[in-house]
Amino acid sequence: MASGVRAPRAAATAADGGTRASAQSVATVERAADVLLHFAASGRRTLGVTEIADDLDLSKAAVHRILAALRSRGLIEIDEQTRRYSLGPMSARLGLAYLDQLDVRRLARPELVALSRDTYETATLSVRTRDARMYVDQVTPDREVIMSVSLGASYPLHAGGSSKAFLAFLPDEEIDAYLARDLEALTGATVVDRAALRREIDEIRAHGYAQSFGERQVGAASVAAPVFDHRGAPAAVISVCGLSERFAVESESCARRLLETTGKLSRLLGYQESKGE
Amino acid sequence: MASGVRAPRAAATAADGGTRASAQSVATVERAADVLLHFAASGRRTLGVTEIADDLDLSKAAVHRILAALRSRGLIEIDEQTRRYSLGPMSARLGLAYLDQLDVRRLARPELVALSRDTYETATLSVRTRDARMYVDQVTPDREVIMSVSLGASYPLHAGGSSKAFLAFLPDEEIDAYLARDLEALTGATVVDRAALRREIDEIRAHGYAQSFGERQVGAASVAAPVFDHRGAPAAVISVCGLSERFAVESESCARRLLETTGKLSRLLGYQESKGE
DNA sequence: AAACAGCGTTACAATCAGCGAAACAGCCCG
DNA sequence: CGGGCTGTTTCGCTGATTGTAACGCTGTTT
Repeated sequence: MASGVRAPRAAATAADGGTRASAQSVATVERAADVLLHFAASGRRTLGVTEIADDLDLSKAAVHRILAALRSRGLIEIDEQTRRYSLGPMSARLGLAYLDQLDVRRLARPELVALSRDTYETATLSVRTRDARMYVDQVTPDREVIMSVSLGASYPLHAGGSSKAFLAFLPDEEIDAYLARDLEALTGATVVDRAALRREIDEIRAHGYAQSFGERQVGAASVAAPVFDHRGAPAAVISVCGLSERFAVESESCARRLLETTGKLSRLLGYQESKGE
Repeated sequence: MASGVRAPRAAATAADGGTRASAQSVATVERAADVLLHFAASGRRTLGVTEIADDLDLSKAAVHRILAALRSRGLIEIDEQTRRYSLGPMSARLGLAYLDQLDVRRLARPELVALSRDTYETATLSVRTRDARMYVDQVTPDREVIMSVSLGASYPLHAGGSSKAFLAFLPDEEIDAYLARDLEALTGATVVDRAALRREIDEIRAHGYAQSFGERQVGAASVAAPVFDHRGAPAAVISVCGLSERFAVESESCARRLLETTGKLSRLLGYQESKGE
């Protein structure tokens, strides 16, 4: 069953995940990128040739050749004993290079530290990637029970404080486009009703920050607000997050402190308060 | 001069950077990996098509196609205005996924925090990648003048405290192999004399830690020691680093505290003290 | 032990996808 | 306006990449 029926080669551009990057492309490289990213997406640390081939609907031979190529550049490693593959150090280099060039991250770092210190909770930084968002930094407080998010993981734009903080401050047409999609529920508390989401977006705009109780992660809560760039677009979102029980009482004071931070950073990025409606 | 004389396609496997990953490979994917990694290696944040083509000796058309493929998967982004390319968010995802699966990093994190707190200096964690090493984590102290290293950057194994700590505890044949290479000087203080390096390796083994004053970075100093895995091989190196002037007096006390940390972590990784010669 | 079932890896020849050269299309500067 | 840059596209040629199928190998099952 390993090499079952497979679509003919030509039908490549079928899925077209988001950006149609000008038809002039290289199918082999796209496949290689899929293989590479599968290590991050699958959640499993090591993968075998057959496993990848089945998951991505490629032939074992193709996967094997691609892995050999990626391996020659250190993006992928092989465990000589088990013959299983995992991400290599050059992958880390790529990621850290990307993060290094995110100036909002460099600017935000000391503010995250201060924010976490003052609230005794975890402070996070997220950036948007089309119709998802990703944590790119966090600072955890020095106490016993803390919340820790996983950097690099992607989440939809409608579930959780940080996500909704992005969504609420996008241009209306982008909001409409996003809401037209399927809205998956990550927990029982995730808001998937479109009308309810629209009401909440209005509320978030009015208050300047979003909050969530268990929408993305059961037992967790957060307040989140965007950092605006010079064009008034949300360049990043900062959140303060922790356990639901604590936030029942803390949430308002955290939000006040949070807005100080995002306001300061927005000004650093050249945002003019006055422009805001 | 853009598309000058280029070697014929067949001569691909010429360079063979290190791991000859079984001839069964895909040249196109190797080229794509080179393009991708060039963003991290070149140091420049944005690159143009011609720039990449010249640097890597590829045709503009090939680079353009590769970039389109990488772009379709979010590994590369394009600035629509300037038509220049940069790393995309999926690159971050890759890197963070790699770091997440490094168990030594997860284990070391709280120890780095404690180490930095106790020494009032920066604590770093490095892993080895064949004949180089790379910072994968750091914790900076809460004081005005601090040292900060750049995560993801690679350094040779003979320059600086962390590097020498790796080198000294490798198997003899690997040390010999490394010393047979060209030893580049990063600063005026970098030790490039082979005999002197061998003497220092003996010293490092005797003391259990390495130190450096400005060997990798002018004005900086460090003490560094390896964390051993269950086989007795150095799985990572931890360093305490800061400004040279401070280390003139601090170095010994930092080293004592450092060895507590690395000892504890080595035991966590299953290292049996007794085995050590 | 022997057969099996799974893995990763390699060989092979057909073919189609990727190739480079060159033309094209913007942009900026003098 | 024209030259010199970009990035992008076109277009046939061709050989690199492809999937199938066979190969070892390891571990488990019978």
